[in-house]
Amino acid sequence: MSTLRERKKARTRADLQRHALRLFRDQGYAGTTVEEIAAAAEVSRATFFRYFPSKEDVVRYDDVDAVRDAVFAAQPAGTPLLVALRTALRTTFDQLGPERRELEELRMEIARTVPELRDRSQFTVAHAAEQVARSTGRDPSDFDVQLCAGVILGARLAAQSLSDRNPGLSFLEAMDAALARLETGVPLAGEPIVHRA
Amino acid sequence: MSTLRERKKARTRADLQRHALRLFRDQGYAGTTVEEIAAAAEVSRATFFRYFPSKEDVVRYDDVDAVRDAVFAAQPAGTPLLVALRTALRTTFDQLGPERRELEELRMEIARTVPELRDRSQFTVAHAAEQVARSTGRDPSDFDVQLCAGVILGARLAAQSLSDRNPGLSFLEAMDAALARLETGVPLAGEPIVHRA
DNA sequence: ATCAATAATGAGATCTAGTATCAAATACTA
DNA sequence: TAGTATTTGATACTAGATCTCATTATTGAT
Repeated sequence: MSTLRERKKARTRADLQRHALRLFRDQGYAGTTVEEIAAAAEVSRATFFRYFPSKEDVVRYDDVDAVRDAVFAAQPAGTPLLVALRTALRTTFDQLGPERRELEELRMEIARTVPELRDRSQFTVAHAAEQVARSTGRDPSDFDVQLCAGVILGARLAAQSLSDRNPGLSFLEAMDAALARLETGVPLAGEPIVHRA
Repeated sequence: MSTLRERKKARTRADLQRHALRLFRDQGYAGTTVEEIAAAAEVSRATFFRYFPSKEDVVRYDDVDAVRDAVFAAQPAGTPLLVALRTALRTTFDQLGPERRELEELRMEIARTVPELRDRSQFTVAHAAEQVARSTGRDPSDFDVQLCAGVILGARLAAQSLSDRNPGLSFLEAMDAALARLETGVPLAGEPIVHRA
């Protein structure tokens, strides 16, 4: 499956994303038009939209998923779910080459920073539920599976928020701490409420 | 504070949202232009954008928050956090009049169904964290507060997913069950992972 | 090597969301 | 009732996104 056509398409796609991320970093997301991205990659505006349905998708597009899944699958059977997630999270980045890792970090940085993109997580409950179901041998529509998937997504959101608020805390560190904390239950679940004056 | 000007503005805003939701229901979100909404409410397109910063905001806008906050605050101090949330959730809708309740259900239906809106929850970690912090007398930037807020958001997402998959299960019922389940910890947190053939 | 079928591209035209400006209309105030 | 402040409509403009059509490039087979 490595025909010339395929290779050119893959290259064009990568070029578009690389130039887009660079331009976004240098002049901001809103300050960069699709026209400019296309010009930098030496294609027409129409071609950009053939590769990426929208301007947002050029940031959302990510081929690291496969690596993360492989790392997760490489863990020994019997590992507790949250532990396996933590380990996969920490290991994944080390599996990438330096330039790919750098580009991926820039991509995540932009996806986390730009308001238009920040709230739109590419990870849905359905997506996470499928992974949880596969890992535990259960059905994706199972109540516990869905809720577990939702909680993992919630932990992601919390980790992003925590690393945004705390400059010294990276997202990966925050996520790691969040997963560890969840093993002992939901924080403040039984906390009595108070009424302030 | 009930001058004619204020009343007219409130009426125009309500008209725009009512007509927008009706049109979205009948012809779909993407299939309805702001032009059409403005025409239905008998104002100009420019006026629409004065009341709602974007087309999405006409679905996002919600005045039920105040009711929910009041219901939550009405609960006795000392109530466990998740229990207070469940109770507030179940009670809030009963406090609304029938037509307001129907419109609110349509609004939630559209917000949950339309792809462009589905992922953009109006509830952020920061928003939820503020409420958790207020209820428990803690700091919003506290680790446990942020994580608890994230988990509650995750439970929302899971409840939406569950009610989407299961036609007989309403969102409110799913959310209620999710909050109840979380009191005993995170489902499947310690579940051993398996590898399928 | 050539040729026909297929896929990718570029060049527009068009639609719509969103922003800015200015003059007319409407509500407030004294 | 006159003057002031606010709201509105009309208009023009930018940019994202879709569509069509002619042109170019790639492929597979002769």
